[in-house]
Amino acid sequence: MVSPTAENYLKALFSLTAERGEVNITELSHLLQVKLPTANSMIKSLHEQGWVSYEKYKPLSLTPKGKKKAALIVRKHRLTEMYLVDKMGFGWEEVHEIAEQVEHIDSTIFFDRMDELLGNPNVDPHGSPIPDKNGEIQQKNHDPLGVFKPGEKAKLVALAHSSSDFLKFLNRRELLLGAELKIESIENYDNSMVVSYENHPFETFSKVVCDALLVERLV
Amino acid sequence: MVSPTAENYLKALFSLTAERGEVNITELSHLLQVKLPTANSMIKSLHEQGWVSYEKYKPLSLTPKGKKKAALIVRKHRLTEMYLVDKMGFGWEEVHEIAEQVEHIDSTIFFDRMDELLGNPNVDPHGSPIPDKNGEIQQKNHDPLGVFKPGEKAKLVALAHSSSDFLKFLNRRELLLGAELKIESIENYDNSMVVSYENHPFETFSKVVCDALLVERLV
DNA sequence: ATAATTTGTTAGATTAACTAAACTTAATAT
DNA sequence: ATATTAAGTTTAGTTAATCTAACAAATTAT
Ligand SMILES: [Mn+2]
Ligand SMILES: [Mn+2]
Ligand SMILES: [Mn+2]
Ligand SMILES: [Mn+2]
Repeated sequence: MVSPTAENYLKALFSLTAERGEVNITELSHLLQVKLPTANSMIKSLHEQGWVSYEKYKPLSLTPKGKKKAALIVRKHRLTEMYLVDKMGFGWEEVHEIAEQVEHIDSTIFFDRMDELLGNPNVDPHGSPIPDKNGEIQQKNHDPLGVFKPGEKAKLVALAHSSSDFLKFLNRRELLLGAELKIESIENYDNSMVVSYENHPFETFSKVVCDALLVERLV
Repeated sequence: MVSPTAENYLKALFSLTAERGEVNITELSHLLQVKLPTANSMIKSLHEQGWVSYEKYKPLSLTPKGKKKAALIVRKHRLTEMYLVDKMGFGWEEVHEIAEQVEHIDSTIFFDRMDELLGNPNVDPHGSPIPDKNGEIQQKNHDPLGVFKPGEKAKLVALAHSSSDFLKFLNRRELLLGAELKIESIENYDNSMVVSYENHPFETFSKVVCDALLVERLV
């Protein structure tokens, strides 16, 4: 129905439109690392096939049909990542590249079995939600650690993004999803936070890091 | 380096050349379900890239480099099938279609981990040998059940082919790899064999079936 | 030996995915 | 208001993978 290439376009549109609901082709072409005319002509074709709403010179968005399609690819991606971590012992920083390929496999039984063996998880190893079989996604609105005050406690539940560098940064500090963080103090100078968690008393995290750590308040 | 399409051509050549060492383009095009000129032009391109030995109007073969490449794709295919059966609970008749896609994934760590989790198996779920990391394959020369005589015993160790219909046929008769077969009698009329094995006394197998069951003699 | 058939090749087209270059429209700065 | 810049589109051309139709070579049958 759609090629892996087209699937990657839909997925890119899905994440780019997640907040604003609209994207321009330039952003899309940057994310996908293709030239502007390449993205332009693919968009025309996706529009003709009913995946994308689009008028010349206007920003674009996914149709409901396109959004569902994209969510189901994201589902395959995130199930795969979860499977690779939970069942095959990969680190959370190793799985994205593999999932980027596995997500294009066309086999209902394969992904259904993964889902079953994992016990129908609803988040991937980075805390991102896994859309259900209908492409519905329940967006949790987590706060970044940065909004908390000294003395408060919070549990790490997700990451704002999962770049390899960020994941390795967290690995080096043994900070995992589920960790209970206590804010010890905040530096006025650069808004960095001093935080304690299991076996790591008084770690200092820059503002950049704190904004990427998504947490839930504890008691 | 090579596209999934080209990988499928190499794999097809690998299996077609397994016995005779040479194939003609017509056979190849039939196996791959493409028209003759399509195969012809792909062969020209694979020849230019050094994967295939080829002269106009002559039958073709894989170069050593092409043979190794193909064996490594077969390795990924068979490891995948083994993984799907052993670790994910699929039936041996369900795995080929999935493996046909997974074999094109480009990730050393992924297949190395599969191999490791499986304990470095040397056969796939149908008893076909898994080439090693250098593309070396140790071809066991198994006998078909058809060459045995009444009163003899043999262990089922592989299948001459793994078509879905054949696998379902075996499923219905609960005949698995490793089964110990005793030849009870042979019908002169159609060369069918009457065979007993665990919980299945006196099953009759046609000549076609007997030739596809590869066995090892027991004491 | 010649004809018929099978097998393989070439030519010409199409579609998908991509690019560079040229052009147009929209946004922004002076 | 006009010039400059940014964003988007079109055109023309490439490569990979496929096809149909026409043709050529090799094999088999008469
Ligand atoms: Mn990912
Ligand atoms: Mn992908
Ligand atoms: Mn197979
Ligand atoms: Mn394949």
